[in-house]
Amino acid sequence: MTTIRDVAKRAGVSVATVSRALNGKGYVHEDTRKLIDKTIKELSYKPNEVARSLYKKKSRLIGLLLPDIRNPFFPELARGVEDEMQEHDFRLIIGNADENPKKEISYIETFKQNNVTGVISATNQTEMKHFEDLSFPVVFLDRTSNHYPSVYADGLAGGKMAAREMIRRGSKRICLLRGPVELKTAQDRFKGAIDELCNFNINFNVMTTASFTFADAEKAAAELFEKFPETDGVIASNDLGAAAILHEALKRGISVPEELQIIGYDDIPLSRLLFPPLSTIRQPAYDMGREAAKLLIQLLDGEISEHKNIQLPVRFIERQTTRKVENNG
Amino acid sequence: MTTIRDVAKRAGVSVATVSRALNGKGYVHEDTRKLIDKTIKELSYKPNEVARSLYKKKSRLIGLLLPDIRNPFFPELARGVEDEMQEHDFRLIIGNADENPKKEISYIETFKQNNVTGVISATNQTEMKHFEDLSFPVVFLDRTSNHYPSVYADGLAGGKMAAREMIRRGSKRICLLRGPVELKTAQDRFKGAIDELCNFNINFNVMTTASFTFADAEKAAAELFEKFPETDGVIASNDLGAAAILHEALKRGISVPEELQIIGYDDIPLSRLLFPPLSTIRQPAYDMGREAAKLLIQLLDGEISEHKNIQLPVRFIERQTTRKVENNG
DNA sequence: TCCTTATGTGTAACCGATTACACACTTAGA
DNA sequence: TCTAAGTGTGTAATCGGTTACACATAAGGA
Repeated sequence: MTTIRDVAKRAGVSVATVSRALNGKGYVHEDTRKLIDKTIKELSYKPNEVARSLYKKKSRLIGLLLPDIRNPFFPELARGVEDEMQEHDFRLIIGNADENPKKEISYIETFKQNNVTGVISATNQTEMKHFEDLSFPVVFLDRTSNHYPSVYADGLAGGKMAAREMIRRGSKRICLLRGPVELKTAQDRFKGAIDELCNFNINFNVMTTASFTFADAEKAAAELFEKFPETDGVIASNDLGAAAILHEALKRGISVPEELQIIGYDDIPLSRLLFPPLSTIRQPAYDMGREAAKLLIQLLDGEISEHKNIQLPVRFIERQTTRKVENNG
Repeated sequence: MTTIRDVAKRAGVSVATVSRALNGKGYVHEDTRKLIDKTIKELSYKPNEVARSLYKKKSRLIGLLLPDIRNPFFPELARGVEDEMQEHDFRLIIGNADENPKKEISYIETFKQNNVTGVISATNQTEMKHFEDLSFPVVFLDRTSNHYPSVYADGLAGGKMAAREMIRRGSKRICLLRGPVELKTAQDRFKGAIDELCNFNINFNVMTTASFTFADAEKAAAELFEKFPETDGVIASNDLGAAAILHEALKRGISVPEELQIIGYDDIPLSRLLFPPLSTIRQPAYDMGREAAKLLIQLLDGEISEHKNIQLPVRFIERQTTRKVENNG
């Protein structure tokens, strides 16, 4: 491996001068700089990030903590983060925490030990205290926080929106899928939907799912049709849940959207591939990831002094699990 | 941050002794070891990985190169890699190369600069030369190689299997979706299918898709039904392609599997959520990831001298886009 | 002309670990 | 009793960068 010393020797200068040329800091004579640049090219020298990181106590690495990359919502988020970060020459150490505090702590430990510059966390239901006393900034993603900067979508509005669209399209006996009670984002949309249903004096039932996995959603779906067979509209807590409902409905010969309307939440890529394609509330996952990355970078640059929350809007994506209506108001 | 020097000072020994106790190397008196362990706990000292990595020229970081995490096949792969690696205390720097050689090179550069211990690459169609002259081992995943260790599923057998199952179930005018010609894995399954169709003297047509994205698959699907309306069986190059075909068929009122059978490839999580659930050839993505990680670790431990290829079996997952047959032979 | 400031460069300390080497003390065997 | 091997520990070099500081020279102002 060629080191800065090799470059210095070949260019006939000291390592300090090479370092200054490399980082554009301090005085370096124009001629010297050119000579060094040339030498660097000739030797195809690349600085050792580890050595750099050791001295500066900061690497070009960012920690990204996710619940589970296999949940189709998160790859979008992760790509958004990565694309923004990569434009700023940061790289990602990614960890899946599986909503397991031990894993989460273990990853945070890794982040510390590797001198990451910052962390973006999309994990939920974890105690905040693991994120205290860290020497780098933390941005929460897909999660609200009063104490840390965060980026999330407007769950309350999303829930209301789902309810309103469902009501407008004539469902009267609505069933709400309620996501894991410990997830604030899940509860926001749930509350939003309830608010709106109450406003319109619409009857509804609730089914709680233990997690956001498809397996749990399937169970809930089967149960729903047993317990509340008269249901003519389901507002799901996420698209995976909606898919399970759709599946179960078709299996039982219930026609969608004629007899049963379904609205999902998230708009994961799968949703448009379902049949019929799923109407849903879209969270701009990719953009959320990008925004979180931007926010973290601003924090690092000291452009923002206080913590800041960014709320992104959601929107209704009309596909074919809801009936058509005339006016678009 | 507490350093090894803090520990040494408090325990009244030298840093060398602490280091030896920490790594279990060289002689350390039992009493001294206990004292050091106690001190480490009291100070909750964690060694700085960066300093360690600088001296040893090896970190506990592994580079993972993927085409695009948003393609639902890859999260499975990535989780397999991560789970195995994490059991061995390795962490992942993940990069999405988007089949873009520039990005690929840039990530490999990052890997070098950060002293990664090894790399697992699931990128395709890239020139091998970027992987030459590296100071760490590289394992290819979902890709065959004559010069490097690799882990992949048996594409030829998978293609044959798809064709056989389709023939057994009575399709006579089959259309093959051919994946990107530059992807060896895509071509293997394609060739396998053709082999089998030829053996059975079955007619077939071919549609080539430019990429594995859903957008391209949709185009191909629409075109397929225009060009070959008599088709009664489609063997797709991946599940996303199969989903597009299924979608288009249902839109056109073609009943699946009665009039048209479809077999996908991969068995991504989405496949069972489609309606009807997709029959497909399952690649054990998660296991492939784990095997690749295991292989890399063996390589690092010097347990394997030569390069080694691991081929994992695929299997037919019968769902409901294919018709039932009596005997299961 | 003298002094201050700007420019350009080198020496050496430093970041926090690992380890080669030196040294001291036991213990065992001849 | 002497020596060699085994045990236990410390000092200092090392990994490859960055930067504080010192120093030399040139330029500008009084």
